[in-house]
Amino acid sequence: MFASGRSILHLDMDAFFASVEQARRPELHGLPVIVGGERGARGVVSACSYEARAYGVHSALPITQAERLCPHGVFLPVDMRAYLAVHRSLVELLGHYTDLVEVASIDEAYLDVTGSRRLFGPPRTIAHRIQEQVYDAHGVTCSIGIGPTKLLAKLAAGLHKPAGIGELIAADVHGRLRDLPVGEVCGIGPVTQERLTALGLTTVGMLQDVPFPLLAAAFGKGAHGLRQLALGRSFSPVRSGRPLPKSVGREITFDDDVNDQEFLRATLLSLTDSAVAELRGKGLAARTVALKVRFNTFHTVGRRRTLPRPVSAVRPIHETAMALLDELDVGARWVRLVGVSVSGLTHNAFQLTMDDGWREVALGEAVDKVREKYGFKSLTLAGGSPARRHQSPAQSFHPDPGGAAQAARELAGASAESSPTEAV
DNA sequence: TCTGGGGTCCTGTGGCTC
DNA sequence: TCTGGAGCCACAGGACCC
Repeated sequence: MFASGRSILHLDMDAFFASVEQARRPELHGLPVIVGGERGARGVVSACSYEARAYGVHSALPITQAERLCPHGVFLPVDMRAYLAVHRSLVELLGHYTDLVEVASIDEAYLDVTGSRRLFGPPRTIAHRIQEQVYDAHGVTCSIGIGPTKLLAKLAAGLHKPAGIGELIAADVHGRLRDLPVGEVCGIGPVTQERLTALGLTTVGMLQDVPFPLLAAAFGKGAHGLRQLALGRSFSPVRSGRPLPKSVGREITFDDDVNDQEFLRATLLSLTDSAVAELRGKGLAARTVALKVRFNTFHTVGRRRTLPRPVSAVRPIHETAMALLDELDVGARWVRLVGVSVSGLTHNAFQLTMDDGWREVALGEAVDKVREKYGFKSLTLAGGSPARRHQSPAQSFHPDPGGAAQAARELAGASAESSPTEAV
């Protein structure tokens, strides 16, 4: 049932974004810090300090509601660069204890320290050392759970937030965990919790005991997974290394709903440009293009199309997104959000063909270099900026003043001369 | 009245081929 | 030639996570 003798730690940063803000700006210590957006803007809370939580603010809460609950709160925009810098440093630190570090998200990681016990002591000792080092290095706290599986380790961390260390053993599944609300279990979200509650199943113990046919009648194939969750079983080991991402995408919620087709097209071009920049940055190409549209009714629809072969240039991806937009026939409906994503990712090496237009790809790579040096907004696609509402989205680049233009021309020229030999 | 962004995973469905 | 089943794949949408 449980992997015999494995010691898995789950490290979970406490109110990560807000803690980083408080650590780098000591004047914010003790204040209700709410990270996610500026006052009055559309958006939700990404993270908030424990001082803000005392007012009922929590992540995913609309900013406008957070304002009402905590009018004197300090509202800050998300500074992902700062959080990523701390994240990378933490991952490096964790790597000192074991090679088996699985980064689950920007503020969570699993460590399999089974083989580290002889060198660093029992898991609890390792957890204490990690907590101290994290605080010394960045002034932020974390909670750490210990368990024989990732699921139990995560539950243990959640039960000991903030800044705690907790441990769950296999026997706890039929002991301490039984009274836990089902919604506390990772994998059971609000929708599933509501369906379980409708069946009278509100605790983990109830979910363990309910006759399986009853569960299967309500959840079909999902019943087995639910039962496994209730029994604390997770069979996936801690996996180190970075797997190939499954998709890359960009989406935007407009400040005001939009029913201007040209504006939508320009926005999609801008989003595609940004997503493709990331794609190329990772050396990837994509085969499937997906479009997402959310109307002002909050009804969300998606369309996707698979291309004959992987591409990594803006044009084919944007053209496909445009075709999907036409297919959706948005008409005069008001659109709240639009997004584009690509999936079916593969490594990009030697996949260019003449159809892709190696010049275009070479230009894109040159643009990437300029943006790396001068910032993403140093070059934008003509028609790709939503601010230019009525320009046609022709694919040419608009440099900002200050030399980036010349640099782009130089780089594009250099790349174009050196690339054709790679075209297949 | 309000409900982000960027992901992953799963399920059901339908088309296609054998 | 027709039909049905199996298997695969693409697609759409939902649920969930941080």
